[in-house]
Amino acid sequence: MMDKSFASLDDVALKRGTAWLARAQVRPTKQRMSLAALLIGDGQDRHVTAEGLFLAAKSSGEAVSLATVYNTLRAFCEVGLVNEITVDATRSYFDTCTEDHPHYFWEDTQELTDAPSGEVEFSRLPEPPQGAEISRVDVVIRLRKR
Amino acid sequence: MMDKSFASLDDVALKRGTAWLARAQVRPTKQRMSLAALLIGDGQDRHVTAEGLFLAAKSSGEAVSLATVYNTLRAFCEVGLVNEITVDATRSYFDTCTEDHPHYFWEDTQELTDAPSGEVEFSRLPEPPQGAEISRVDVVIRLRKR
DNA sequence: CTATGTGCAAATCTTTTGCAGGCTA
DNA sequence: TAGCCTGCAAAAGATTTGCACATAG
Repeated sequence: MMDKSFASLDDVALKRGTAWLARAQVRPTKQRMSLAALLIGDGQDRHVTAEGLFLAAKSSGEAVSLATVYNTLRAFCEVGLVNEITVDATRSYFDTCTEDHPHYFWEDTQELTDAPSGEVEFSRLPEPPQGAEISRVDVVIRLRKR
Repeated sequence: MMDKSFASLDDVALKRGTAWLARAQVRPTKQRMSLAALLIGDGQDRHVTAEGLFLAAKSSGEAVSLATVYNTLRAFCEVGLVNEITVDATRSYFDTCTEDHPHYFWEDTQELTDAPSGEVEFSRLPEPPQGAEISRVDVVIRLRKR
């Protein structure tokens, strides 16, 4: 489940991560800075599970407990730094891109990636029912190997 | 979480449920017939969680254990009688309508309902990436009370 | 210094599974 | 009768929480 494409934690990554935290006024602790750097240190959008991020942290030598990864992802989610994406009833995925955009879900590897932007377009969406408003439209394109 | 709109288990409901099982060549045991009747006995599409269906069974006086509800929903899913819908990372929802169609998810009550059919239309969908094919496109319109 | 964050282990919640007994074909 | 089904309790997996200690502002 772990994403091998995490950048190593160089100065640039750490600086970016720290700025990211600052923008959301989240207190920059050591482990939050590590996780932030892993998440957005190379400027790429990323899709992670708690477990995956935990393993990534471990293998880049950062000392973060699994519970803290959970708490931190939850905290990042609350301040809008990441978005929770629901594609699998047993696992939570978090996306560093917080815009509403479509996803590919690879059924064989359980991997979540972005669908090419601009390639999904609605020609019609229903009116929200009485007394309700649309908070988000989730589009998940499930892929299987052919 | 329980859906109060379950029909009582009259003869019509039981007959319908039994036919539904027969169509999928599922062995009609007592509890499967009860659950089938609860699910499609009134001809309406329904969206349930295991817990919700369990409570519905209990309150209509049917003796079914929670484990059996889980196993049965799983079994119905495997033979295509119901579809699993993923809208919440902590719970599985099952839909008695097995066509690929959009859903409303009511964030405040955690309820899942059908979005009006025909009201969602894509004008563009991406080509599936090399070596993959689209197995399904899930559209979930998240609603919040205004 | 004080409030907040962290780590560990234990708790919680949903779902699955092992096994003994029951029921359908 | 043979094999699938059911119920219970226990197991499993993901996530949260309680509490003592550490740390940022």
